[in-house]
Amino acid sequence: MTLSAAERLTSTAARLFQEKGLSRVGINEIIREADVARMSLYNNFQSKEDLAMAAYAAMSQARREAINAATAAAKGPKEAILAIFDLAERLAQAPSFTGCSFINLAAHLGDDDERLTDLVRRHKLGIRLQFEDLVRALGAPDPVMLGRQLLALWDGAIADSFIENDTAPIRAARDAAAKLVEA
Amino acid sequence: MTLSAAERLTSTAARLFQEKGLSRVGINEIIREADVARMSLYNNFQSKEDLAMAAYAAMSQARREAINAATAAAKGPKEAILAIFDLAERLAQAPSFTGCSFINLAAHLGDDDERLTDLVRRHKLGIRLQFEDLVRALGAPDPVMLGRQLLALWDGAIADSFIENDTAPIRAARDAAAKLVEA
DNA sequence: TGCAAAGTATACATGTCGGTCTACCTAGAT
DNA sequence: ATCTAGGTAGACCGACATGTATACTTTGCA
Repeated sequence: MTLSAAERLTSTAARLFQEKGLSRVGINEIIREADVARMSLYNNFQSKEDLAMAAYAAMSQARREAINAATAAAKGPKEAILAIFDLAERLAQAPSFTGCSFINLAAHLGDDDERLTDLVRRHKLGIRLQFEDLVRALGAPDPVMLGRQLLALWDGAIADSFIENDTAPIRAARDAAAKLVEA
Repeated sequence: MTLSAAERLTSTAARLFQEKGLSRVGINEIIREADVARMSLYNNFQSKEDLAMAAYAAMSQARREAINAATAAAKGPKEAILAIFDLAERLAQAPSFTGCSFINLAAHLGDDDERLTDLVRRHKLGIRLQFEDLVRALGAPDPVMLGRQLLALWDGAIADSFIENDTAPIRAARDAAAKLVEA
């Protein structure tokens, strides 16, 4: 049971977009790496943007599931929140780590790329609500604000970790998250 | 006294790079907007990368100075830190706000763009040290870590504010910064 | 066996990119 | 008056981008 052309395209595009950013990956590179004919791309997707939608949607789902797995293994909401930051630290140790693919994607889009912009927004909203649910389970007085604060720490730490090429920002953010959650 | 071609190029490029991102702005657009001949660009700069270095260096200095102005007007270190987040909120209200130009720049670079990558790293280090100096003046027990935490909040809040098109993430981050600084 | 769906291979159209070349034109200082 | 530094105008180049057209091959199934 080999993978179909569409499946190979989506996963290959996801990997390349993650590593290099949307506008630094061309059609030619994608089909070469996916070992697929040029026309197979355009028979399965209407355009590069369509392929990008599929690739980033898959990335978004994978990230959500990784967070769910990390929280499910934790013994309580507070431990779950810390586990999410531990997940970030693990991701940042990968040699091909380039920060948050969705923040990076937003940096490549223009006013006309409404569908991809919306995908980024929905992705971040989803992560934020995951934090919000956890702090609500803890009985935090303002779960919406605390959810926003944890998301900012997460996003900022991942961006800084990429720029510094060091996981120290993520460990610091984890510590800040613990303090905010305890208060 | 009209501006020289080099000055017009640098400021125009800075504005366009900020608004659209490095790889979405072409030479042709820059020289058109700067009202400068094509050859004037290459007489003053060796390449687009050189112009980008000048433009982003100017942006970095401007941002550092804006932060210094905000902290100088504050009556103490804690107020200075909060003033930096108020500055972020003000910046995010501009119609052309697109998040942090340096995080965005990093998202456009490849392994070969060493000079611009270094510029991003130095810029973030500078901001981090500004936070670090302020918390050290407050007598914080671990100023390096707290400086990293404030930077993560700042960067994450600015990114999220751009994605959500709302300043709520910045106000939440300001509140988190206050709590961390007090503890 | 035969047919339809999926995939392949490749040439091509069209546009934009960063960058170079040549020739010309000032404005100001000596 | 002339020379020079800085600026201008526009044709041009090679490389690469997304996307299309056409004709051929494979594969699974009825």
